[in-house]
Amino acid sequence: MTPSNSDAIFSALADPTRRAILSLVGEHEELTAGEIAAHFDSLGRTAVSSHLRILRLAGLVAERRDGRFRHYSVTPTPADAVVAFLTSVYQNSLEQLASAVKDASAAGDDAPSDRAVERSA
Amino acid sequence: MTPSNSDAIFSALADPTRRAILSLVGEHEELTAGEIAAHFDSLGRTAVSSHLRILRLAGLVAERRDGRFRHYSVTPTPADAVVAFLTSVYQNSLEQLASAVKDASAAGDDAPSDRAVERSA
DNA sequence: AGCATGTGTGAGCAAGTGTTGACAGACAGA
DNA sequence: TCTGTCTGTCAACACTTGCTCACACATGCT
Repeated sequence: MTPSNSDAIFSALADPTRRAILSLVGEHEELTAGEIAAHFDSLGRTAVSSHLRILRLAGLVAERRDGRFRHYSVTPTPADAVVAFLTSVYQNSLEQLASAVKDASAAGDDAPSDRAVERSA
Repeated sequence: MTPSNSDAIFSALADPTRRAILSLVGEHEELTAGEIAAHFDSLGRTAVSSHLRILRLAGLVAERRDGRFRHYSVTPTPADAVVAFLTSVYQNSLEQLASAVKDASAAGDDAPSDRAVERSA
């Protein structure tokens, strides 16, 4: 594996399409590559496949092969590098960050996802 | 413009150099452009300037002009978009994320920055 | 076996990004 | 005012990235 995944993770997260894919997969238990691709009319199937490959290499999604299908799911604890980085930069504002997360946890069960993800690129 | 521009933030964070700059600035109250550039021997001054511009447009750093100098500092609450995204994706693992942040906060009070950025093997 | 389906991969092209070098603006000190 | 310092911006180049098309591989059905 790569020595430090933070590079791969941040690069993977940099693309709006990939964030949308990640968000989409996160809304379900599992999705096949075809199902994911079907959600992006503006994108070809191969493009989605490429994005999935990048997300997989970054450890953000997991792949489960089942016959001809490949099911993708969100990796449970991939945000470590992101959190670690935010920690190192925003040491001072960490309390704030923690409470923000808690707030989101409490009130976020509805759907704050729209503002954050910005699909339909 | 507004900090809700998650695109700009994630794009800015995608570059390792910019993360290093952000991390460096975060370790100090303020740094001038020249001081920042001095930390990166492999980079030219203009390159650093460009990166600072991107970070500034993303709202990650603030600029204070003082005579010929421009002092840069980390913007206090820029991680909102990041947290919002993580929230939307990892709703299920949110408790986990929150505790990860807390752990990082607790363990990181002594000497976090170095290990924090590069871990996650 | 033969064919259709689900999916990844590689080539090639268009678009975006980072770096450098040259130039310009703002300010401090003599 | 003149000069040197600090810094940003512009144009040009090389490199990277994302997309599509064609093809290949694996699997399931008949």
